Amino acid sequence: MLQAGKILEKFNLKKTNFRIELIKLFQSSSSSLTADEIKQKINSTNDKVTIYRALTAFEKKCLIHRVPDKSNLIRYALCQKECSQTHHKHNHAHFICNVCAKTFCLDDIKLPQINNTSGFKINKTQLTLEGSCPRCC
Amino acid sequence: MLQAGKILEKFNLKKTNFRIELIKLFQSSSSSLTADEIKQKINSTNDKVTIYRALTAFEKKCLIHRVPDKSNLIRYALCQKECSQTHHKHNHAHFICNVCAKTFCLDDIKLPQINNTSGFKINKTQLTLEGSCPRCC
DNA sequence: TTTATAAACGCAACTCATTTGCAAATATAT
DNA sequence: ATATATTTGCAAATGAGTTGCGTTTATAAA
Repeated sequence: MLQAGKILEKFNLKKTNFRIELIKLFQSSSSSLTADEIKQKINSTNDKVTIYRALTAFEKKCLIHRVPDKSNLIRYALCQKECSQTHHKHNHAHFICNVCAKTFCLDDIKLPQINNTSGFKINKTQLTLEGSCPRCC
Repeated sequence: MLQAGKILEKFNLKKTNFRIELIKLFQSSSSSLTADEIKQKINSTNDKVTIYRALTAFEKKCLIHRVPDKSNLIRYALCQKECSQTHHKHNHAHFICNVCAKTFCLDDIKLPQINNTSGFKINKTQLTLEGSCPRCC
């Protein structure tokens, strides 16, 4: 796993303490994170605006990607190495735990191939599963 | 298609003008609706709170179901006859148009069968497609 | 090492969807 | 006609996320 500082370097982002901690947090999280969860886990004095702006910056660089969330929160997970700085390449499914409300990336489950149908032109496919995660089972 | 008044009767809801119009609107919509879209289309003097509460009541009765939305709005579509008052049975895919931002139910596209995997117990599968809808193609 | 500058930050205030409390109105069963 | 639970409207609150702006800081260049 690439070191947090190196990642920021690679993406032409400044190495601030907060952003280094943020990357470390994503790297050590088995599931995805909301701005609020980040605030609690990093336990920093940083303003929420700082968190939102870091997330937006990371997303723009394809370092993290949005994942679905039950309560319509903005929720992110770390991208895999295949993601270039310009293109997100996610062909995995997402899993939402109905107990703890966390979202997980299921890298093993590949997406079905759906073709254009009755006038609908399909550019992207998302597969979201729900149930209980290993910890909540 | 069942008549709006009959539906309210069936679900033990009161037959108010607004709710009858709301059901008619859902029945005549090819895509799903947000509270805001409803307010505009019904062109009623009803308060937004009334709309939200009607939607909540309809959802509870399994008359409508939530569909995914790009901008994290709460968006509903009519349920099919298979939905009982206690159980939503949706085995169709949803389509989000990236041009007009509407969500459609694609009844023809069936969901893939995904089995429990590495500790995740799967209760529900959602397939969301994105692209351009027939009108925006 | 100093200097310049773009990126990152913090604060305050804002937006906007959705929710809640409460009192008044209304549909429907008795 | 009456009683009752449901529905409605208004006002105010909530809460996630955003924006403006002035200040600080990381980093590159002199």
